[in-house]
Amino acid sequence: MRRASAQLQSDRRAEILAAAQRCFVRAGFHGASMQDICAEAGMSPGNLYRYFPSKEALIAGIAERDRAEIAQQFARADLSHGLFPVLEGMAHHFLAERPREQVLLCTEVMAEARHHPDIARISASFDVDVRKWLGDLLRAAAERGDIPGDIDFDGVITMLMVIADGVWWRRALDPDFNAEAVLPIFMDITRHMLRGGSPKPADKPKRVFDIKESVR
Amino acid sequence: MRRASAQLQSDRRAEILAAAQRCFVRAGFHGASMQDICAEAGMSPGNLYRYFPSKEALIAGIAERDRAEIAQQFARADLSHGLFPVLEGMAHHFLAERPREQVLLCTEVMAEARHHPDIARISASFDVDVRKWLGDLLRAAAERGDIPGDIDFDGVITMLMVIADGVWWRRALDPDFNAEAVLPIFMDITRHMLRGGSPKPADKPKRVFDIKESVR
DNA sequence: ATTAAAAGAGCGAACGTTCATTCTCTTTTA
DNA sequence: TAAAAGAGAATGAACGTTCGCTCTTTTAAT
Repeated sequence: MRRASAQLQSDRRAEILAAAQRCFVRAGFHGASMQDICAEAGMSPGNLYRYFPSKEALIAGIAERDRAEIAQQFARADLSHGLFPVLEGMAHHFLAERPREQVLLCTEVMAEARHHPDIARISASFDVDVRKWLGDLLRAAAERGDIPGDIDFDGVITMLMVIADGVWWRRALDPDFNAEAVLPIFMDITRHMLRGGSPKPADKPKRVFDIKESVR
Repeated sequence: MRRASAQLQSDRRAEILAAAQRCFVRAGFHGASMQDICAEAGMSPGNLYRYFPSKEALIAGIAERDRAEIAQQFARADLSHGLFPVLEGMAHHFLAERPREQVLLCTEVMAEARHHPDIARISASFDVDVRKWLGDLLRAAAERGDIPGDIDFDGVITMLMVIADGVWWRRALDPDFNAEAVLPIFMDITRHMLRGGSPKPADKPKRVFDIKESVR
């Protein structure tokens, strides 16, 4: 009973967030009214406010939900195939595969992060998570010998995140932007920054210190 | 007379845009009311509306003004010192030197571009300008022999713009972000992209980051 | 087992505020 | 003196939020 009602409550909250997400994607945070969101959720304002105390709490809830989901995806990644396949898979997944809906939603969250400390906090802690995950990944790869250990990891990670931000940004502004097309360049750059990149290391990674990138 | 009054009108418009800019930076587009902007401009609403027909026109005016200004800076660049010094100067100027105020303003403009076609048009045409300028620059450099001519210019330009977007994005979200620090990496990447030949899509490596079957 | 009461879920009209815009009037300028 | 510049109160719509109410489910005493 106790358990079931808590589950019900949690489901309702998830439904409301999903409805709010659709509205925000369609009209933006400021363009979507609470009435719109209530209609989308099939619910009266009075009832909706029993689950979330304010409009801001809705977008904070969305941000938190997505942060948690992506952190889980990081944790679930299979690291046993070497560094570069993992990076490539990740890049493909996060830069190209993610639905545009999520990209647009992200711009709404970011735009609001500037004005609402709660959202800024969530977004900052997301950043910390990503940094830590990438740092662990690179350090493990260095220990395994996939890449040299004397690289400026922090700098590389910053640049990877900058590029990821830039791709999301452009995907949001230009519906025709072809994220898939920049992936090869992205990987080439990544390999270059990590100075280890033999172009095809899937099965048997060459452990060669190769400064010149091979051209094909 | 005719001339003087036109000049006066134009000055007044510029003053209003400057006031609006301060308000938007401080509180965001939606957080700043027309009353706020009028107060900042030292002007009554009735009078302000003689210069701009709507609030949207204010941010469109700001976007257009900055677009024009930056295009002028491109035109004024000194190309006689070779490609990489020019690129480095540009990077330093646009990524690190620009005041944070402008970075924040840019996020406001971009966030609104999604909802107002006028602003989207300005931002898109800005993109076209930058692409063209960078294209000309690279082509001239190739003719001069600074870089090979068989590079995937479009891909490189896209990546340069992605990185620029990413840096602005991060500067906006994190006041402590040190753009200066990523410049060496940025230049290293740029040199690599412009020297290593065009990275054609390599054979597809195994994807190790597939999470699609995560249904429970 | 029945039932009264309490708690929870849901509704939707109403509230109070805010805000972009307009209207009318006055002042300045040419 | 006609037109341009400016002022600022007024307007009306829209919005986030609340309040009082009903209906349903759970609890607990008879």
